[in-house]
Amino acid sequence: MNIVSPRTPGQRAGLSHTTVLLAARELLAKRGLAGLTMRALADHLGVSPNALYSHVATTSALIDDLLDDVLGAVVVPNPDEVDSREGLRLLMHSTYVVLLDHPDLVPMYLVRHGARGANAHHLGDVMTTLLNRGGVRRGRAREAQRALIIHAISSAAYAGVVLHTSAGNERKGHSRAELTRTFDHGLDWLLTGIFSAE
Amino acid sequence: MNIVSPRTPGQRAGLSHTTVLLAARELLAKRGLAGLTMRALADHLGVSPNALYSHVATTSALIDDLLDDVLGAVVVPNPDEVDSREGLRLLMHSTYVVLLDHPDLVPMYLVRHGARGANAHHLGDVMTTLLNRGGVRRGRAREAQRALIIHAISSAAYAGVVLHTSAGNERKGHSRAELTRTFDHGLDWLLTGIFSAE
DNA sequence: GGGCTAACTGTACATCGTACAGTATCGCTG
DNA sequence: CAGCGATACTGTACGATGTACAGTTAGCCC
Repeated sequence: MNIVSPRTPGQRAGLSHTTVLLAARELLAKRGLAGLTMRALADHLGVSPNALYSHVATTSALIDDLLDDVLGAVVVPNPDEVDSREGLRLLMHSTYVVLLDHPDLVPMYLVRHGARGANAHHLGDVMTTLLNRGGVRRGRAREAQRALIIHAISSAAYAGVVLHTSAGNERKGHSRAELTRTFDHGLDWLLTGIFSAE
Repeated sequence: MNIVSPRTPGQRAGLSHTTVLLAARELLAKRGLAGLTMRALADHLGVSPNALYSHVATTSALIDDLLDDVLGAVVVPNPDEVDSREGLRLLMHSTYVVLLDHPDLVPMYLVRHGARGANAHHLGDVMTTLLNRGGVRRGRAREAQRALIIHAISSAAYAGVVLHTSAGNERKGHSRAELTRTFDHGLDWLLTGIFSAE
């Protein structure tokens, strides 16, 4: 349960922002979002609850960090090497897949104004670059970016819930593969619209 | 504050499922989702907290009911009277607008598997009918329906957050009108894709 | 009118985030 | 190497939350 080596009283745990974040990801995977409480996390780290506050301002800040952390796993294509539309397709698909691995977390991206961390920022920049190179600019690029992000996040949210509902597993059209196909179709529709002439 | 007439001890409050739901909507509008607690709701109704449990099984059941309740405001076109594509456009647009009026609630639709209440069910049926009449059937209709729902819910979620972030108000492209245009564009892109030949 | 059911109250408990006040350890400076 | 200041951590404590449980009391039916 406890992931750090036992220590005699008075010995430091040696936590850090990174350690805490890592433990939070583990706990999230094991117990779900509802199980990710300060106390549970502290317990998981073999530390008293308030020890966490030396490394994290508040629970909600922890979750914000977690959100951005997860986005680090997205595969980002090099805008210089791929076709614009194909690059966006790859990027959004990867985003979708990564998000689908963290179903509990996904709705948070919507609640938290899209998570304005470093990783999120970088993904946004790449999207803008790809759109601009594809001839989509300014307001239209902003709209397109928004529509794509929204599509990825909420497709993942939707799929995550469906997949983790026991009843849904046998129902037709609710397999992971089919849900991903739905996402890909929607993505293609959006891309077609975005890159079509005004 | 308290919305019922004062009563002498021993006198019944005369609550009902409907009363509670109504008060919950009021409280949600006034204090936001975080302010919608059992105790606050009971207080609002001038009643002891546990009185609510005679009419509502649990907090999460209350929220589920609330989600479906809100959907009752969606304007549903008559499938016999409108063109299929136009009917879907109207339906989804109305859904978007209704959802935008309840920003706090919107992410819940994603968490709760789309809220499987009576209103949600009805909307789903109308969508299926419209899609079928437009020549979109079976698996493709299911995918299309999903993509449209996802687009509406999460555009509303996104817009809700942007609109209620104080900083966002002056930023370009973050007005209610512009966000709605983004939604409409995305919607048209999706509809074009859905109704295009295979 | 007597009694059953359901509406409501009051008390109580577990759990949560986190504020506050220590204590002890580490690292830096003299 | 001594000491000192910052900071990592513990312990205790408070207010809020959902809700279980055990009464009381009012309304309805026979």
